[in-house]
Amino acid sequence: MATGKPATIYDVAARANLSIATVSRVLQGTGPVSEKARVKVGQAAAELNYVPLRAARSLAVQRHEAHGLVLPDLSGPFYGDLLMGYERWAGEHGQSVVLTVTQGNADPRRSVRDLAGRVDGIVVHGNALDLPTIQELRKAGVALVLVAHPPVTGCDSVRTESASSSERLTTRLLDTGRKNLVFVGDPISSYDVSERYAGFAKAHESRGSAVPEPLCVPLTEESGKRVAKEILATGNRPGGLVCANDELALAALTTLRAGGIAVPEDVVVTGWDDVMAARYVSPGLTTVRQPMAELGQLAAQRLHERVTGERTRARNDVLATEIVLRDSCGTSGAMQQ
Amino acid sequence: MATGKPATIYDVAARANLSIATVSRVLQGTGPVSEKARVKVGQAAAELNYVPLRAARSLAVQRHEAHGLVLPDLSGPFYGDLLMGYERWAGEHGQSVVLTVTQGNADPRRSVRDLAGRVDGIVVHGNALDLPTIQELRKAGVALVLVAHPPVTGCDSVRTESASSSERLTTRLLDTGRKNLVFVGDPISSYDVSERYAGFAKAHESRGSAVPEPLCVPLTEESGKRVAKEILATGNRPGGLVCANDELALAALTTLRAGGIAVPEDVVVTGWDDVMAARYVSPGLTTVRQPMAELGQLAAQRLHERVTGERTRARNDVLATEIVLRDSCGTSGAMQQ
DNA sequence: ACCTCCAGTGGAAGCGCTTACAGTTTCCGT
DNA sequence: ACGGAAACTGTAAGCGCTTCCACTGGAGGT
Repeated sequence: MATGKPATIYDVAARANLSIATVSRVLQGTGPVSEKARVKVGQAAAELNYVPLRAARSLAVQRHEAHGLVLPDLSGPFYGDLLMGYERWAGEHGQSVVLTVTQGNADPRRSVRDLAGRVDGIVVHGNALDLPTIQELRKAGVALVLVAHPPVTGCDSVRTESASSSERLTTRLLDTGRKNLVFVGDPISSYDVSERYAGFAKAHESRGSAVPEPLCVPLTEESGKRVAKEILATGNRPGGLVCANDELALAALTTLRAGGIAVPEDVVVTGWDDVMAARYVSPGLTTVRQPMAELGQLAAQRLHERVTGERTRARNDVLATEIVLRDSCGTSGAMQQ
Repeated sequence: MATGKPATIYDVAARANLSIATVSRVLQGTGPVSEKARVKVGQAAAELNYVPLRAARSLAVQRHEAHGLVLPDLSGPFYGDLLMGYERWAGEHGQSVVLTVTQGNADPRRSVRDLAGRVDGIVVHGNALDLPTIQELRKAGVALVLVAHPPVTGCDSVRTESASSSERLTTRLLDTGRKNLVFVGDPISSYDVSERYAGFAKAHESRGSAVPEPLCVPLTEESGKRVAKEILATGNRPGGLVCANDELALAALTTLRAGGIAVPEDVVVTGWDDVMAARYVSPGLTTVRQPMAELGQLAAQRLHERVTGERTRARNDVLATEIVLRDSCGTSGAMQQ
């Protein structure tokens, strides 16, 4: 009862005095089976602790009933929520999720190729893989959905709206009289960030102001701190920091205050993502919230449509974001979005 | 070149004018092959965009080269870091990770059984599955590693130390003259929390004080807020709140301050997990940091040892935690740990 | 010149499951 | 009572890969 080789469908069939075909039919609920057979198989399977080998089924039905998910990273609540949304949808639709993280992966290309061999399709986050690798997957005929990545021919894509909310946010800051805004974060580093900078730039252009160059730094607390220290050291004080994410913004905000600069009175600060700390820092951090769980869920759904062939035309979805006004940007009163 | 049925090992063999046996040997690097064959196979595979079907290999070698990971949830940085550590180790050792989240899963039992059919072994977080389900897996002969779960015969387990750090932390609060400490969080809800309460209790016993009953609430910001409001409303003010996690602590801390109670002067507050917000709230939140990434990595390693059979005796590992002193507990000066 | 050895290769069996097809029973309507 | 459909069950052929075994031919020893 305990160990030995795990039971196969043959063992179950033998124990139930039936053929493996009938056992399969009972277990999968396909085809007609007598009540008696159903019961006998159920008993036998339970007694033997039978667990069907999915590899054998996959081979036979030419389908894995699994999705691959390729993410750059998992630190922060950001990807966790995405993954959560994904997993949930997948689970509800009987799909397993095989995860691959590229951050710190010696050979992502290889990992992803291997992944392709065990799933029906793959969802790739834009920051996780370079374009050549993505193209390679496409050529291999893998069903592909891109997240936070500019559309690629033949692939679906899902992302959150960035440029427009960034523009609105920036405009608001300019409207309240802030001059010399600085965009903090490297637009090259990811598609999302480039969009955020684009919105920032557009807001300046719309009112005929010169567009400030971005301050190209990594999106980490460390850089946020460094940027703030730089400001404190030079005394060259901008009117506001539009940061590409909350880590940058939080670190900058607290470092500035520690250095005697008042936020929002002297300098306003905004972030992106609405992490938990944005609510707890004081002043509260103005930021932009993205529907990460929905994004994940939508990605799963789009991939599934592709895999099942219920849709063949590519789709590019954009999910709305929400500006969260808090005290770090000065007046956080009503603003028509 | 584009689509049609995906290429199989037969296609590659035909194109390279070799047998599938040789192709397999080249691709897997097993057995002797001539340089010429190696090159021909490489070319053919590349031209056909050949991706080996893992299901077929799994079936043949009787091994999935994949781990199952069952987590209760993914919100917060907590499980993300665990998962990250896990994924990293697994990736480095050629193991895929199949993820299952039980939170909001209609039939976790079924999901996990299905999972068992596609991996070589499973790591289960204690809060994700109930004991009967775990036992059932064991009976089915699944290699099992438990995370943050009391040891079960025949399974490995890994967890972080809780009781002792909780005791030290509580003792410190008592030493600084705080009376009427309250433990916030339900010890029943998880093994970790029960240990934290046990340490809290032990600290009281050691000095002959009565052990306060725990305040049994869910580990959410919402409950933290409610607890604080209750205190504000009744005026029945404890000397300190020892919270089972940071969400509780952060919400309680800010709600108390908003209500005019000084932290740490009137009431001290501590949490658990050291989330990012703990550094940004003021006063900084005293908390306990757990090495989540290492925990994940260790779990992966233990499971792999089990799967490969390189170890058969069960192991129970406990990882050290670190008390992080910040202002919310009053004097955050040096403390010999 | 012969035999031995081995690097290199191919043939074929088999991993555990699904499913088309064919066979057997059962249960009607007449 | 009988024909035939419907309900059920079994047989066997794969799915794509690995690997045991047998086979070939050339290198090296005598």
